[in-house]
Amino acid sequence: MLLWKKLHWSCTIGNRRTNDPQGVRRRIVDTAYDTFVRQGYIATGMLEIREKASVSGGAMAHHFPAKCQLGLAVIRDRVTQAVRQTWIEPLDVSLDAPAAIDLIFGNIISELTYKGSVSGCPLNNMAMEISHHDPEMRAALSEIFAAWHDALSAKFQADVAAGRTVGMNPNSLATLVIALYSGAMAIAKTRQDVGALIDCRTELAALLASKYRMQ
Amino acid sequence: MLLWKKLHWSCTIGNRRTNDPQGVRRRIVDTAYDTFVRQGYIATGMLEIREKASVSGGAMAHHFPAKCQLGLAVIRDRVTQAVRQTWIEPLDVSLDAPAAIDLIFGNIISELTYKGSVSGCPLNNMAMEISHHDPEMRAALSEIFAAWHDALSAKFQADVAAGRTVGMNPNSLATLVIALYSGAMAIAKTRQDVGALIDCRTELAALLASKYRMQ
DNA sequence: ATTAAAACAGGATGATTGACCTGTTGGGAG
DNA sequence: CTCCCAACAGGTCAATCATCCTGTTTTAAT
Repeated sequence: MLLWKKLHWSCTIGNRRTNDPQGVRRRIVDTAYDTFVRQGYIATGMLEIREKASVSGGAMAHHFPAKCQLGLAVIRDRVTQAVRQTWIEPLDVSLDAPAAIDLIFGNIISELTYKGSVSGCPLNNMAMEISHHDPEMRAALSEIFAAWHDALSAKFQADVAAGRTVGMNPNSLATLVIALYSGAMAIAKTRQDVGALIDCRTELAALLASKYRMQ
Repeated sequence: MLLWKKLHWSCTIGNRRTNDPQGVRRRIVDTAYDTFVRQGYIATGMLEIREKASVSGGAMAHHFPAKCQLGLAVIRDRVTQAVRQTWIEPLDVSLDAPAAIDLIFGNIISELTYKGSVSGCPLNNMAMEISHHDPEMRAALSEIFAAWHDALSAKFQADVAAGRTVGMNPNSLATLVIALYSGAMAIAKTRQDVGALIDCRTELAALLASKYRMQ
């Protein structure tokens, strides 16, 4: 009924309503992604997301009848994309793995320094909290880790094939890079200081340099 | 290894009550520690802890009027002790840092393999969830990271002083070890597989071996 | 024995949670 | 144009949350 007292930013001409299912869904998922990553999945209420996204209870229930479905959508639509964008794509366009990794660390350190606060890695934030709660979400998060690992491992393998390095284990080295980044981000988030990321970037660069040093 | 038996006592002789403030407090903190680490701080209700610890609402309110005070007690009394026991003490009694680190990784991998499930590192579990929630808890968790880092760094420094290694940065190397362990545990928790810990143990051992190789 | 405070018991509190309800409306298919 | 269902509005629901209340009992100091 009298809904024109509240300013919805959906396109209303006079007192007419405009259906925009994809837009509403995108607003919900975007808001949920931001809030889940910053505050945590459980600490964030459906009402809070609804209000931030300016979405009615009916619309929310229509698109996401249960909270876990929204969580799953956030993981599949946003977290996957975030990892791909920050890690996998730079990896694909770089000469070799060490250059890509150092670039990625540098980008993230710059970004966090500019922002002034560390909210953490989206994947890790959600994984740490949700893993023991919902099996479906855990599986989805696990797949993202796997894709991340595969991309890194493939790049290391390509470097081996190109003769840029010898005597390494692409798989375990990829695991090391992911673990190092995840752990450094966890420390940085807790201490609210990028120092851990800087340290790990330096040490990792040295480690990779020694592995890529021809003999 | 921490294992506790659930003590079912009614220390009531006839219908008399026995005050045991330290015991009740210990029961609450033990139960809270276990549940916080497994389920998460926010996902765990005060009522759940009360019931698991067989403590009345009055007693709970008397010892911990607010949930955050219980969280703080868990961090200061239990998480600190867990890190000291699993990391700092083995570090103190080992010949050098690499031996200690490999032993610690081995112990944890064995324990998790035996348990069959990965609930994660107590410090990281709580840090990831709480850091952006309560400043006091964040500070307490940050101090534990600092103590952990200092112990590792001191051991590396001692190895340098003893002439067991040269050309390393004890501080950043300590950060690397902590980040690597934390991240590997996060991956292991999400994938419910100790593989990441095994990979990181191997890679870290090789890294340290190269740093400790005399020339 | 008296007494004050600490320790404890057993609820009651309002606020908030996720889920769900009944209606109403928009817009594409026919 | 007419249908009809997805899309959406706004409110309700029981459950659970952390917190706090009023009493009672224990315990140590005097």
